[in-house]
Amino acid sequence: MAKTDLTPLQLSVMRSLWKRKEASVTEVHADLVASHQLVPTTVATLLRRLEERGLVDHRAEGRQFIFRALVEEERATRSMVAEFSERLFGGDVPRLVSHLLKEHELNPGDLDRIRDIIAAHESGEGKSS
Amino acid sequence: MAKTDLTPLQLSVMRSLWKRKEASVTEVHADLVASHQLVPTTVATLLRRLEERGLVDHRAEGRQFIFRALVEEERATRSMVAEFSERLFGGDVPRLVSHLLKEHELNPGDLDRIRDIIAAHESGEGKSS
DNA sequence: CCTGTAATACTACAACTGTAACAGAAGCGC
DNA sequence: GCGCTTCTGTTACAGTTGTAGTATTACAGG
Repeated sequence: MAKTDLTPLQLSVMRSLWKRKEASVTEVHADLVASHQLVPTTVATLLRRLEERGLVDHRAEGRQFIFRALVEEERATRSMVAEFSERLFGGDVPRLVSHLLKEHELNPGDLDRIRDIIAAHESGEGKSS
Repeated sequence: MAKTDLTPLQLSVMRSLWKRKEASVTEVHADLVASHQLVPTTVATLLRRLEERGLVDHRAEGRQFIFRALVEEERATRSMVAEFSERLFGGDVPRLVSHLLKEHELNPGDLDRIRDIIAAHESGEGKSS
């Protein structure tokens, strides 16, 4: 399992690949140009480096390379969140949640939403013991 | 306000400063040696670079430099969490919370804890409308 | 005073990242 | 068939980070 530690730019590239199932350099470039000002060769380099790291894969189709993500978005997100919560909160997820609730703006609707999620979580899980 | 974007190692250094209110290179080194295998000059370099970035400050005391964090831990944590939630969830904190609840192991006690926090949060705030 | 020791300052270097120029190959239009 | 355009492959370079060696300074003890 390759290290899923993505910089913002790398994440943007991956997002492009996740959105389209497969994409050529040109397509990824098209997606990135909106947010970042990059020439296509730069995007090609980024993709190649991600491939070196085993996060991406490509096949040739005519003269083009069609890239594809090798990690699912879910998995990558999970891994990054885990890494982050480990780094900042020693893996103490409730403490992170608590921090989020206390320190970051949430409107009442958000709280309701979260409470619902908790309820769903409780009923569906953790009744083994 | 200096960019509070800390790598794990940098964070360790800052943690040392936060724990002790002030610290010499030697003291920070003592704290880091447990987790990271570093010689004192390395620690000095790290501190100097953090100072360049405006996150740290020092004064001379005899021949020693006494370092001090210029950002509070709270603030730094907040800022890093915000940055992270922005990057991964477009700043949608409830979505991040939801992700945490769904994807990361929480035992029932944790859920209770979180529910209490929500309750406390609701009663103390957001009753304007 | 002189020297050792301890502390900082300066310099270095490899890895990774953002960013891109240049070179070569391969279709497309004529 | 030949050149233009479009892709990719290769190479480069500056900035940041992890990591540390070397030079220098300054106090402590004799």
